[in-house]
Amino acid sequence: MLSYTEENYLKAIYHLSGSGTKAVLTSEIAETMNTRAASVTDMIKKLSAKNMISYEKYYGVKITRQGKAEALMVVRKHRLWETFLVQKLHFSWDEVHDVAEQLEHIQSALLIEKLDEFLEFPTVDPHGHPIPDKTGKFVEVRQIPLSDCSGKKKITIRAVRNGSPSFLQYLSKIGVYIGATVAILEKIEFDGSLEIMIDGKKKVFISREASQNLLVTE
Amino acid sequence: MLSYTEENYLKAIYHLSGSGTKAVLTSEIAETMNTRAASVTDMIKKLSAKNMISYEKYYGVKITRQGKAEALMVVRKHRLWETFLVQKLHFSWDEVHDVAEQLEHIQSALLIEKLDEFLEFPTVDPHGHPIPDKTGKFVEVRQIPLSDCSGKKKITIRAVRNGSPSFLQYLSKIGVYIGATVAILEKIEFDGSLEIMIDGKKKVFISREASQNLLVTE
DNA sequence: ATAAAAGTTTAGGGTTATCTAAAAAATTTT
DNA sequence: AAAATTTTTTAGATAACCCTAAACTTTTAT
Ligand SMILES: [Mn+2]
Ligand SMILES: [Mn+2]
Ligand SMILES: [Mn+2]
Ligand SMILES: [Mn+2]
Repeated sequence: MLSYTEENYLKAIYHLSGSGTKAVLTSEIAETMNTRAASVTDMIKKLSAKNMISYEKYYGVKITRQGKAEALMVVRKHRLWETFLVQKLHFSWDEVHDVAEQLEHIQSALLIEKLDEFLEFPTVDPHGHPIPDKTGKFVEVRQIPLSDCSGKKKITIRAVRNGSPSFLQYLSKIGVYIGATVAILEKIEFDGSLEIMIDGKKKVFISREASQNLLVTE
Repeated sequence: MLSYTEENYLKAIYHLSGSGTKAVLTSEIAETMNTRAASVTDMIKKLSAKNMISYEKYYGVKITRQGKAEALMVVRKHRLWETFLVQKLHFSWDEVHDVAEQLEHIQSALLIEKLDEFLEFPTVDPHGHPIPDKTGKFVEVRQIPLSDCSGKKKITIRAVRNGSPSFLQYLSKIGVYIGATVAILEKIEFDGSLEIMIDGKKKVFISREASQNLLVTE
């Protein structure tokens, strides 16, 4: 059984490790958790003692199989709650993250199973991120940043890489949403910005930075 | 801003004080919170410093206007979540309390307003308890224990006084629910138990203890 | 009216999660 | 290869919440 704080650290480590593929440094954890390195070292020892991570002094941590499973359950809860907030309570996609940060720590296996069923077993959250099933599995669709796309193929917006409220609000404002169809009309040499057509009816320019934060399939 | 623990203490004090009408003793709080009197004294000082309660050493605490308002918001959240769990996620009424104990501490005014709307502004929770509105007001219906009823009037079950899972499961088993109509067929002198008719079709005997924990209107 | 009992507070600690400052180790620069 | 810099760990504190044991106050019983 993990505490609220331990769950948050473990989730951060999971994300920073690229779903458990690489080691994570103390300073990276401190950065994302908004804490000091000394606090991270303390927590690392606790998570290590609980076999959630393996820890080599001065060389960062690796998440264990067990730690990954726990992290995935927190991610599952976070994304199911975000889906609930948008689909049932009509939150906008920029309002849900902070509330889900709290809701993801509610302890009740029954609750999360019933919520999943109520939402009809969604596979992605409002930001296009995959929702792990109760065994921790999820479908991984190969997605690439819009900035890496070329030509005039038909492109579908699948997910946002950065979920900050300001980016999400901006996307809503210009008419970009998960599932939208876009075509690249022109790539501006000067600054890497793109002129795109959204759903075949709206032309807009978006910055390179914005295009790097939109994940798409061609 | 109150902590998770402060909210729980304040809610307990509110309930123990009879909605703020009488003083509450340290020992009573310790009893319901499953803590020691010494811990209660510590918390009393904190809540007192935050003007949630007024405190006279050795003579217990009284909840302030502000404290009552805060407590009512926690009660509102608790009961709205219980209603959600039963009506939308199809929990049974004996499964919701522990989960609601966690959910009641989620901090988001928007969430609770949207949840209220989603549930179509319910006035009572699954146990028949009134749900305060966003200003803290709720309808108080005069209810009496079934054990205090006499004669063969038409009686409606309005609420349970004791919400323990075992009592609720027992009620479901014998067919008693909020809104059910009952009639008293006979009061057994020997032990105060009652023979009742539920919804005009099912006769059962219930103990005095059970009848004292059913609140009804005649 | 006193003594005993019951209830409450204070004193002194323990745990978790955080911090700053100092020490230690690794990495980068010269 | 040293020196300088960066990163990490350790040491020592603090705040919130809880505990036991002892001291103090109120209530009850004799
Ligand atoms: Mn999120
Ligand atoms: Mn998301
Ligand atoms: Mn309840
Ligand atoms: Mn209830």
